[in-house]
Amino acid sequence: MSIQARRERERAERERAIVAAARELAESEGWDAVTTRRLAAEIEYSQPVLYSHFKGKGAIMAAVAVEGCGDLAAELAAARAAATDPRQAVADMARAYVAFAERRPALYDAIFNLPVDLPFASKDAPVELARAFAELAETLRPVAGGDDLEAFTETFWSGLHGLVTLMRNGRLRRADHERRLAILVDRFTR
Amino acid sequence: MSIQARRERERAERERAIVAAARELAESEGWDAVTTRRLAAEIEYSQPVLYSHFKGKGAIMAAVAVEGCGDLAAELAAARAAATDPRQAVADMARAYVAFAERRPALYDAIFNLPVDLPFASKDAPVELARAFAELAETLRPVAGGDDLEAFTETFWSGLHGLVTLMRNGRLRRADHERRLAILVDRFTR
DNA sequence: GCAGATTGGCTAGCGGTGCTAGACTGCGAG
DNA sequence: CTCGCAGTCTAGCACCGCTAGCCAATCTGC
Repeated sequence: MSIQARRERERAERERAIVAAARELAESEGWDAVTTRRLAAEIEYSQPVLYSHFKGKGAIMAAVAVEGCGDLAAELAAARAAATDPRQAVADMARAYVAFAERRPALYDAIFNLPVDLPFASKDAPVELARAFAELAETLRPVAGGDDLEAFTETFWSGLHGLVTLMRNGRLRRADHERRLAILVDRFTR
Repeated sequence: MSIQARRERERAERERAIVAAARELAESEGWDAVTTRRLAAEIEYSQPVLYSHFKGKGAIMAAVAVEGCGDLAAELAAARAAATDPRQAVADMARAYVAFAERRPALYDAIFNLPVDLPFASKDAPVELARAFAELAETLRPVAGGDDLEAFTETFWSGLHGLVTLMRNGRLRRADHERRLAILVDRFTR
């Protein structure tokens, strides 16, 4: 059974390579550059091989999104751990969130913007996403007041998400970014 | 010169028809269904005609977005006019905003989500957009406190936008929508 | 009134997309 | 040693946004 084991190992490795290639290509040249042909060339296999691993391009993007979610969760956790004052923690977390979105726009898009069918707000949402959400929620707990923590977190998160996406699409003047972020944090922590 | 006048009139009418067709098609079947071929068939002309009116598909979408912006501005104005209490006005406006996004998702996408190069936060932004923004700003003026009104408006707007987009993409549980909206309004009006 | 220039629409096609049918090849089992 | 089956590839489908170049209808100047 060792041969079959090797096969499966190689197959898993190849799957990992596909996701990695998609992620790198998206981060360096944007999602428009991520085509199935290009991806196939990158992993040095033919196009149809992709479809023996994933249902379609969307599924590959979803895999990238899940991975990226893990990264986001890690960065949020780091920001939370570094802060001492609860209010400051919220500000730092917000800053970390925005920084992530700015630094890795393609990854952020995969997670939140692109129409990639991932189960999100449900039981079988990927654990990475749940972790990211939990980091946010824990940071916000001290300032949630009487509001339902989950809804409160989602609302604050929406604020961050709105700031990030509207600014990146040129819908908001970049110059006032800091000011807007400060207003959002202030209004949710006072 | 009457013949030329008729020509220009017909040409303008055809341009209007293109935008209308794009809008209707997008609203009924989504932007994916809006292809140049389909659009051409809809207006009963050949494909290249579209390019004698618009630089490309993006420009057509931009035209739809500008039109939609006018609609949004009108609905926000109506909501503001109907309210008496300043705090209630903010809540009503928020509700109107969300309702617009829910009722006409394709239009909302054209305005805010799709990578359509429109000048937004600049001098030559379309007047329709400026109107919509001004409606928001005027409603928020009484509750902005010491914050810069423009930045404050943008921040609140981002909150609404985040709620709308995250919910529509399935990133937020629909059930808690009202609760989240209430939290957002509350935090920005207290 | 007629030849020539110009306009405006069309057909056809280019290079790309996501995805798949069907041929082929090389390995493991009998 | 042969057969059957996985696994991979080539080739191609239907579609996309966009454009070159033809062709007919119209306007212009003689």
